[in-house]
Amino acid sequence: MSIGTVSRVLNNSDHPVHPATRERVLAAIRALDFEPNALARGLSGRRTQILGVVVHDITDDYFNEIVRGIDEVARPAGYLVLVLSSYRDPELELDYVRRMRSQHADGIIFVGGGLQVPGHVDRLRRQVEAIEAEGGAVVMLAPNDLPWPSIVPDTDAGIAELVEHLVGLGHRSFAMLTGPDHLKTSVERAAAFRSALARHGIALDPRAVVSGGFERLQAAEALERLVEQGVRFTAVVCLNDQMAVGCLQAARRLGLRVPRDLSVTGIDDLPVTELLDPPLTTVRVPMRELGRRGMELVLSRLEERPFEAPTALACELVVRGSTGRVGRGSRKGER
Amino acid sequence: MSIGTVSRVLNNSDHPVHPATRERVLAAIRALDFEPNALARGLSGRRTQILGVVVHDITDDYFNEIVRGIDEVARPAGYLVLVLSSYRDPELELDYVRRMRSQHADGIIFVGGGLQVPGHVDRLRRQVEAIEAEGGAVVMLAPNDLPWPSIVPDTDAGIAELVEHLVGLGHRSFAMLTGPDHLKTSVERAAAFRSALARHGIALDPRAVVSGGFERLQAAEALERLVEQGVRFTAVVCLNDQMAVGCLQAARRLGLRVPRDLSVTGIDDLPVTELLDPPLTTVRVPMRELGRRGMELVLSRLEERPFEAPTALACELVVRGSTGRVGRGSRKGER
DNA sequence: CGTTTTCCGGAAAGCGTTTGCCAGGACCCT
DNA sequence: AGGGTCCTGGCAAACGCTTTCCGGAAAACG
Repeated sequence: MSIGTVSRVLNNSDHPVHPATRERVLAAIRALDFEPNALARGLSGRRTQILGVVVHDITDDYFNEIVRGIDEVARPAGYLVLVLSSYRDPELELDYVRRMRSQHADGIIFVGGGLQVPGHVDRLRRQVEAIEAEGGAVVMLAPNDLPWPSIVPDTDAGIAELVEHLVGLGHRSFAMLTGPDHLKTSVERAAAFRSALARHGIALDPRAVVSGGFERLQAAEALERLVEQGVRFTAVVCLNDQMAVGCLQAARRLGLRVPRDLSVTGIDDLPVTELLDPPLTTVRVPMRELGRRGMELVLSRLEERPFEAPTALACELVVRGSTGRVGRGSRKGER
Repeated sequence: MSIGTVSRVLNNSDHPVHPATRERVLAAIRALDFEPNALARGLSGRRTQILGVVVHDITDDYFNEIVRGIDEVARPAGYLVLVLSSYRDPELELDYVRRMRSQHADGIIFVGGGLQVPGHVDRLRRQVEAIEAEGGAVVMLAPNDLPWPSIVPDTDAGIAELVEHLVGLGHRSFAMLTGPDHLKTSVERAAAFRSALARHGIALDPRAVVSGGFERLQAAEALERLVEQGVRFTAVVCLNDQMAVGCLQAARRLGLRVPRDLSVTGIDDLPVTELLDPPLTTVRVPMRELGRRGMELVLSRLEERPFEAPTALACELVVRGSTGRVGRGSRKGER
């Protein structure tokens, strides 16, 4: 029996194969424990069934949740999901993208916001262009300077709600802990806060704005430093949940009771935030759904099927226990 | 200029190429932004430069650290490291392994302990045998029933030291929180504890042994349940650090001061454990090194180069603040 | 200057699939 | 019974690269 026939059986080709023959083929495959060579398959013009997912940090639950969402859609569709963690290193990111091109990945999803490093965007664009030219589908799931289809969480509305909430509780002086300045996500969230505050005639004290990393520890240190320096604020808004968790820990160490002495907020609504003490008030980013939609967008583009892709996903405020009315406690800094 | 020549330039073949020609080729490559097709490369008998790493849960820092160690060696060697997280699902694990076979990965590293599920080991063995037969190198980094080269952390010695330490502090009644029963790692660690305790004539109260997951939350719940049930113990030993972290949180919630009222220990020495309050007494598993050694073993096997592979890595006790002398505090259960 | 050696580039086979094309046989119809 | 249709299955090209084998040119030698 010929090679071609086997291939047709394997791919349920529309070319008819006699049921008996098909059965014989399948039996032989089982007997020999045969596994088709994915390389050869990919080579001969077909798809590779590989999807590259470029994230900033796979340790971070934010990315992890999104990857899970992607996987929920990708796996049933037969895709192998490769998670590529750049740890926010542009070189590494570019290297991964090249590699995906080389492997002829059918699609690439960029999950983290673009790294705003001089020259990097252009080099990345060249690669992405090449990938698209070779039939791959590229999708972005965060604000990015690359002109490709993207779905982004619309945190602005949620941040506005959050500010509304805090102001309603009587807060007027805020501290803000931001992520790295070269991260578009961070920059945009910060801008959203500033403009929402501005609508209430509130301006941020520059001393109360700390731009550091997006990580827990960095936030904890930042808060401690602010308090040490005697900067006054009744609420600290963090640009992601990880940092808020760090603030909660730092606050406890500083003897500040949350929310009595200090209100703390995050953004993302990571799975852990519900379990914290107190549970975190935050802006919910629909991470799983973001991942699913992203993958659906990739699939639709590969199949050249139209897809009603939303370009943004609503993010709503989730009020929990880490925010409270101002002025009921001692002022921060006093222990 | 011919295809063959280009190939020789790309691979620094030992077949001589005139420097001028080589330069022309390189220039053309740059100009056209050419990227060789990894599929075709792999197909034509060469290596694919792909390494599959099968872990239980990429969210877990334990695996993450090991993967980083692997990466430290793999990247310089030109390997693309694919992290495959089975979430302890045998089907998924098997599927990933098949997929790696299909992709002709040069090597596979199994990081988590074997999943002890009926039939699973055999199916896995068939796949691994096939992969080895096709030239791939398979390595295990945890206790496993598969007869392939492995490097395992020798936690037994560290656990013995730990028990020594606790007994020395006056502890006689223990609680033990284990991982899933079908996980070899968990079973072995539990056995090590039992035998070390037995050497001191101490037997574990069956009621004080809870076998749950390897996760933080599960451990927290388990500890709370034990205390509720009035089970008596002065120290709780957890079979990994994640669980110990959960215990620390639960203890705080229960009003138990660590180590005054209760001593808590883990195993692994995750990066976070130093930062906890109190910092955790644990058994250090050299995760980064384990990863590096594992990858080196893969490389040596691929190059058929002899390698003095240690089969076990020493794990030593690290004493920090979560263990203390018994009897100085109130008895647990009293609030 | 002829011969041997060395150096370098080209031609072609092969890697394991997919797929378009073709042909043999079964079947149907007149 | 003969010719036309289907239904199947085989053949072979193509995918993009590596690598072996060859041959021509240049260099070295007597």
